[in-house]
Amino acid sequence: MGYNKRMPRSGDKARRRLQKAALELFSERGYEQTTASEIAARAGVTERTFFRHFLDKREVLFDGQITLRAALTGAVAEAPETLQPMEILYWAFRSVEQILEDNRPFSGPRQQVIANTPALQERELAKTAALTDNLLLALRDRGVDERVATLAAQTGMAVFHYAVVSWFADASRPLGAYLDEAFDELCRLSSPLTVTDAQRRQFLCYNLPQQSNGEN
Amino acid sequence: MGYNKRMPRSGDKARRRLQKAALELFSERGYEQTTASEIAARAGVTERTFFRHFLDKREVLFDGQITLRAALTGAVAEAPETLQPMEILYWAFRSVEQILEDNRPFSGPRQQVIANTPALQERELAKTAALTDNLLLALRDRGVDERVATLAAQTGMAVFHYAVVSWFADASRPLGAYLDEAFDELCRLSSPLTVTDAQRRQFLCYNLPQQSNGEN
DNA sequence: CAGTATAATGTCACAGACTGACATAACGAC
DNA sequence: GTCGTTATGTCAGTCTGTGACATTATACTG
Repeated sequence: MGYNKRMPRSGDKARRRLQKAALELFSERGYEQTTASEIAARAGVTERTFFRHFLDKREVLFDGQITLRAALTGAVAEAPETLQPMEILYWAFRSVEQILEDNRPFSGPRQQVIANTPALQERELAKTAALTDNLLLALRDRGVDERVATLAAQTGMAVFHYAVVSWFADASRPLGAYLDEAFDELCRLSSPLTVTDAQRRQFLCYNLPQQSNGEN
Repeated sequence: MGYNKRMPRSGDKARRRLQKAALELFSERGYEQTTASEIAARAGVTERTFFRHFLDKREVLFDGQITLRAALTGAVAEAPETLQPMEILYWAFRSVEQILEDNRPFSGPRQQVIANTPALQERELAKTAALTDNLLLALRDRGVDERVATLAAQTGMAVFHYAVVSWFADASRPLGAYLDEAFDELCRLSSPLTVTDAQRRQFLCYNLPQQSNGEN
């Protein structure tokens, strides 16, 4: 791996130090009570450098998303051709399981901080929405009808999120177990038609008869 | 309607003037290029007063949500007992149709501004999430199982949002028509089992056979 | 090893978003 | 009118985020 272009100092260490310092300070005194300048100081750099690495104060906790996004969209693209839309998503979610397990030491405190900070929850919603949109596009690129893809991505993300939250609450079992359970529940919900047991996930059915003429 | 408590000046006019001024300025020069001070000036008040009425600059475009939330949760609570979860939501959405139609002169430009401003899109996601949560609780209060309610609220909001966006894009037809279409599509999607035509909305079915053992 | 290009960082100045504290003005009730 | 309540004004100050320019560290070159 030789260089043919010039590669001056990377600044990657500083970035990581900033993230670490931010998470620590947020955990100690809370997000609002922590100043960008203080984060920079603990990381040994200037406030200006902080804002060069992260567009705003919130963003310092949200760049692992890039890795996750790449992994998920990649998995969707490379899933077997025979799979149905929701199966593809299940495949994709299972394939990023290891990534999430590895990051848990960082993700745990992170989720704690987010749970205590409305501003950060807002950002997380935005990131999740962006991720959902990426899944939509990845499905569409496989030839899935756009509206089906939209609905599948939305529902799939909801299920995924539900599983991850459960896993954060109790990590005694692997994430995959929660994922299986969440998909099981998705299948069983509103489906009196489901025939067999957990081994055969089959249908999720919503009953939607004619409207009751609810005109105001 | 006599008063027994003291009711000094309401400050409600100023609030409305601020919202109007904000929407105008955002439409003219854009959100980022508009200062809170400028909004206040056009409304004939001080910047400080602006921030007394709205917790932050974004919030000035998001208080109609309160009305909508009340109407929706109320409709869910008062829907006929015989309805299924998704039917309840359909009923609720139809019942707020008039409110949205009435507010369209305001909502139109508002959507335009939001579409051009990431910061505002973020806030809108947060508001939608909060609304979804309220729907969840309203369904749960009717005795709907919490997990079913979660999934129904999520899916329902997605469909509702889809319909509203379509209606914003082309208001030549009433919102109700788009709502019907969106629910129709929800029923037809992934459901080769759907028997009859649009008149009988019946099933939304996701196929979820056994996983393909996608272990990373 | 000295030199150089490149990218990260530092320094400074500044606008804009918010907030707390205190003073003032408007309005309803009596 | 007087009084009490509430919106608003005034002002000082902190924090976020940005542009412009100078400085430093690094990888490569000769």
